[in-house]
Amino acid sequence: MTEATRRERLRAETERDIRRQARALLVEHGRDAVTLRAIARELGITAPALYRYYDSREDLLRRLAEDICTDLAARLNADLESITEDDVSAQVFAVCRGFRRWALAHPQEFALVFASTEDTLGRGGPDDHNQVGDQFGRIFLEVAGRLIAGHPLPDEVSADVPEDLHADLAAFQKVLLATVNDHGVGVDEQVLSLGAVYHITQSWVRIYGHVALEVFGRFPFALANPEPLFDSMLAEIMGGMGLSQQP
Amino acid sequence: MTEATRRERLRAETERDIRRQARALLVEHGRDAVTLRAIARELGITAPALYRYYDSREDLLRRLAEDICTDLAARLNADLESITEDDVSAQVFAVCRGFRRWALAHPQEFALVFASTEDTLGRGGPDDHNQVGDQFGRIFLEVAGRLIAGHPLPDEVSADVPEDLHADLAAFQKVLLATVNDHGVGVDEQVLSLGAVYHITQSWVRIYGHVALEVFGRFPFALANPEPLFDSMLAEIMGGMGLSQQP
DNA sequence: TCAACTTCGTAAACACCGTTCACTGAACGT
DNA sequence: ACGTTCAGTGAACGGTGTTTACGAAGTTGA
Repeated sequence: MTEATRRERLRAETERDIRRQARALLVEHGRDAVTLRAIARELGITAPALYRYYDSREDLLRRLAEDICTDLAARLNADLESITEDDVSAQVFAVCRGFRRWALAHPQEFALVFASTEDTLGRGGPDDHNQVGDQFGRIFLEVAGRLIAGHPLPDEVSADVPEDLHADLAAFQKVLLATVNDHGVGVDEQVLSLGAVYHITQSWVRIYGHVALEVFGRFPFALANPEPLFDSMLAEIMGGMGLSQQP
Repeated sequence: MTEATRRERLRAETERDIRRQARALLVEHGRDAVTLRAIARELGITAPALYRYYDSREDLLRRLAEDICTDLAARLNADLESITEDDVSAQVFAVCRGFRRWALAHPQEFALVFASTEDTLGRGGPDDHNQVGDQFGRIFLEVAGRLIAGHPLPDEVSADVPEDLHADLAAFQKVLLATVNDHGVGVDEQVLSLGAVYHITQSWVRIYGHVALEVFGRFPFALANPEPLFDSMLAEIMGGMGLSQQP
């Protein structure tokens, strides 16, 4: 049977309930509405009880952000399952569109995870790769890495990456190579060149930029339907890597 | 002398003081620290007095955001003054770098203005062009428009903008033309083509994307110095428009 | 000048909030 | 059976946004 004692089971259960309620409050009424008292009220307990589970409200929000990342990652991975393994281009489209769709459907969660000042959502020390949002970053980047793996960039694209960026990009390259290779695909730094890593980073900038602008309504003019703009950008990005686009 | 009565002068004065204190609190301790009571305390009055000036805390934050936009616009305009009028390329660099520099130096203000969900920072109805952040958008876009005006795009760049975007882009094109022409430069829609407008929009996406990622620390890997990445992106954008880059 | 009116600011109160602390009672290991 | 661990409580403290009734000035017109 379950090794866990009765107490441990109960604890895990209410911990899940707390996060679920917190999540509901965030989604429905925004970040400021995620109050300890409101959560406790909804759960039929008192606010100080929450301190048995979290150090503070800020701590709870931080963990909530991690949950959101995990969920987003799971969702995007699920979307990927339904795509034939060898059509990596379609996978990239799926991840990017899925990210946009999720962000638009969950603006509060997007804002919490992807648009919080570093000090409001604590990010301790230099544990660079355990940062919030990384869960998702991994997915996007891994898919992008796989894409490159099966389809080396045309030489002229990866021509000139600034000297100053070599060190940072090389470090990122190592992480990316490790991630991709962990999933069975064999790639080396010949294929996933520094130029490719640079291109991937720039793509992330554009995708994030569009999604954030759309979620926050900060496009410089009224867009009746921003979707074609996004798709066109996606096609442009893929095209710039020498790939065919698709609808 | 001043037409204003004594009361009106005093009112304007404390209104300025309120905003100034609110601003200071935002900058130093973040959005949540912008408290009516804290502001009042600092000003030597009581919190309810603030309701003579603002409908609510949210209202105050909204006006604060407008102030911030105005200041940013003024600052960037000042930077522009010091650049010879005919070197529009340099002007674009100045505005983009100035925007990044400002955002990094004022993360809390950036977050408030450029990364708030639409409903947390109220944006009533469809008064599309009075929206928060527009003040700045205008500057960026006007400079970009001037750039295009003096330097028509190569034909192949403005080739294919998606059919679905024509209407939105055309509307934006009209606004842009009006803005640019208001400042003396004569342009028509032959030069500032739909393709050019599209290109400008995509450039804004990239610039915003980079700056937001940097401010929020959401780059997928640790960047020792993100500046070369930004400059390289800028050069790429300018290059894509057939312009020479510069250091 | 003096009365009527407008406007800024106050004090008190209400309902919330995060957080701390001493405490109870049930589950737990032995 | 007994001491220990620990989830949860209730009261309290200081903080918050906001409303309300009220006083004290500034303003205005006769």
